[in-house]
This record gives sequence, structure tokens and C-alpha cells, in this order.
Amino acid sequence: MKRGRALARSFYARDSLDLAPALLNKVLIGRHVAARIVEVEAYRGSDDPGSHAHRGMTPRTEVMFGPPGHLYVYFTYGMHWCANVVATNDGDAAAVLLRAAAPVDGIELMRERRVKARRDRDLLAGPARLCQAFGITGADNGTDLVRGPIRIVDDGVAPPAAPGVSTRIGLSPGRGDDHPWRFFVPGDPNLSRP
DNA sequence: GGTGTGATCGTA
DNA sequence: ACGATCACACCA
Repeated sequence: MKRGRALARSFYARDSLDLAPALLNKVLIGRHVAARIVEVEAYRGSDDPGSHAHRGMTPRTEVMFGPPGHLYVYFTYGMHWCANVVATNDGDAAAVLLRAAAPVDGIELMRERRVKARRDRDLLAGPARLCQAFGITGADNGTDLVRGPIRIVDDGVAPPAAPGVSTRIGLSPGRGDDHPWRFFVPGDPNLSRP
């Protein structure tokens, strides 16, 4: 399932606000499926009240403070996994939440993993749905995106020249919900919100 | 299309 | 107590 050139460590080694839009239209590959990233959100550290890392490093957020190009996977609402790409923030935390993607390969396997999806556009439209379709769980926390088993590759499709930008989803008022740190491919049918 | 609600448990 | 959510019911 080789669909393009693997992203090098240097690609991830930048601020999350810079990395986030650059990840649009890249291809996430792993566990016998592949999908084009169409929606992301940037999270930062001590200066971002919406981030898990806002109050400093804990066992859960340790990976977010580590080297770039690794997965930060967290468990939420008692039942869902969500995946982030670790960026760099010079000793502070930085990561990009993968919020939605468009199926590229292995769509039948995605349907098997996402039995509750009513239609194909629901397979990857949301951070927890994306993880379910890829089989990503807490066991993948801290794994290296450069080495696998989950990778991101560039297949030649450039990020949108003018990405959609909005505030982040799911944050309580006052928790950095006014920062325009969500980026998406405008008009893509697989977005978590239309 | 939109809104409202319950599920379910690790983290702080 | 509360969540970087989802599925389903219901209304439009």
C-alpha cells in the first residue's frame, strides 16, 4: 500500500500552527487502510487553555512534550480514542489533532471496523471515527510516524492554497475556543462538520 | 439540515 | 466533576 513518499522527521519539526495546514491532503497509512487528511486542529502548551498540556506535563501528556513526528493518542468520554501528530514548541507541548479524512484505500475494511457508520462519508468524519477506522488505540500512543506502523506520506497532492479556517470544535467557552486553529479542505464531503 | 440527550471512565 | 465525542431520536 505504498502511496507516496514518507514524510521525514524534519517535516514535523515545526510549530503546530504551521504543521496543521501543511498536513492537509497528506495521506495517513496504516493497518491496511489509507486516507487523505482533510481536517485538523492545532494545540499548543502552556499558552493554550484548550490543550491537555495546558497545566504542564503529566503521564498522559508526556508524548506531547517529546520529539516531533510521534502519535499522541488519548482516551476521552469513557469510550473514544483520538490521535494527534506531535509537533515542536521548544520545550513546551505542541500537537495537531487529526479530525477527519477521506478514504483512499481499504474502504471495505473501514466499513468492517466502523459498523455503525450509516454511509461512507461517516467512516472518517471525526477524530474518534478516524481512529476506529484505522484501529488506532492507546497501544499506539507514542509510536513513531516515521517508522510505523502508522505513517503519513506525500503523494503529490498539495495542501489547499486557501484552506478553510475556523475555531476549534468541542472546547468549553473560555478554553481557547476563540482561537481560529482548525484547518480543513473547503467543501470536502468527509468533514466532521459541513 | 438542525437540536438534545445518554453512554461511560481516565484524569486531575 | 468533566471531557479535543458519537449515535440516535426527534423535528424540520
